Amino acid sequence: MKAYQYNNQVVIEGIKDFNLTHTFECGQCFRWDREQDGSYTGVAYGKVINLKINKGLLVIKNTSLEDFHNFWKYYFDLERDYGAIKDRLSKDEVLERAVSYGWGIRILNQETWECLVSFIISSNNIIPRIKKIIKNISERYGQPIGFGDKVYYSFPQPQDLYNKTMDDLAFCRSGYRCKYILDAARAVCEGRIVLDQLKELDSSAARKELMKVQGIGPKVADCILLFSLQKYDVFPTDVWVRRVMGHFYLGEDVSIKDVQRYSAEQYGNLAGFAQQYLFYYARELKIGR
DNA sequence: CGCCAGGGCTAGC
DNA sequence: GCTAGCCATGGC
Repeated sequence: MKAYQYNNQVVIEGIKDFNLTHTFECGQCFRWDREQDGSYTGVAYGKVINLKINKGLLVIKNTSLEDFHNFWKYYFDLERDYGAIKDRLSKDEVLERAVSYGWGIRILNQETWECLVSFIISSNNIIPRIKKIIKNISERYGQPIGFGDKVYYSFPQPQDLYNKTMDDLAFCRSGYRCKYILDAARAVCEGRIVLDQLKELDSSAARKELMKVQGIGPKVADCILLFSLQKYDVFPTDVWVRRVMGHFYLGEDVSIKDVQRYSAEQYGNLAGFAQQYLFYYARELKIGR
């Protein structure tokens, strides 16, 4: 992987197993928007960048080589060999199809706090509305960042939401989840949960810590573990994943617990990758609906 | 109108 | 340990 800087953009050669649509539309993140030219613009680490891939060449606008090596290549998981992962998963017939469909998915390494709040909001919700709620919160309590002729907003820090009230958050339209967002901010600010320590724990222990926060149950915890803490042995099981697993393997009325047991046996430490290929495949093709 | 959405909480067994 | 009903919101 060779990276060069030209003016305010970084160009990376030899990009494989990376498709922006697959990666940004597979439900793992809520802060990236497609532009008319097929590129994507989004906010992370308090910075706005725009990405485009053309013939194995990744162009990142509005960044530096320093930032690329310090966090973007980590954020986009560019140093992982997805070819090897896909080969191992593709031994299964169904996964072979799912991997072939979402061949360019990379599991992002998102910021834990933003990921945590995002997936609290995701519970019993739909993706377009989740994106809108996160946008609302960022515009109200985040910091403005100019890029091109637009203004973007960083996601607020825990202290920015600390001591806010239900009335303060009512504008964002997240309903009963407002209470959970406030509890999460309190939990972090008061040290009831230390996000920076979670990566040192194994998945099971980290999940227990996360579930101390109101609004974080097993599924939301697994999403936070997978999308921001590099825990790849989890298999977040929502209605779509339960349906697709029931449809192809376990019977339509399978329980979440049986899906968890099966995925652990079948996929082991690649469960998280398998889950993303299956989720994207199932949701895009509306399998089981 | 009812049903559903990347579920979780609570009460009741 | 498990399940049933409830929960704001908004699109269909």
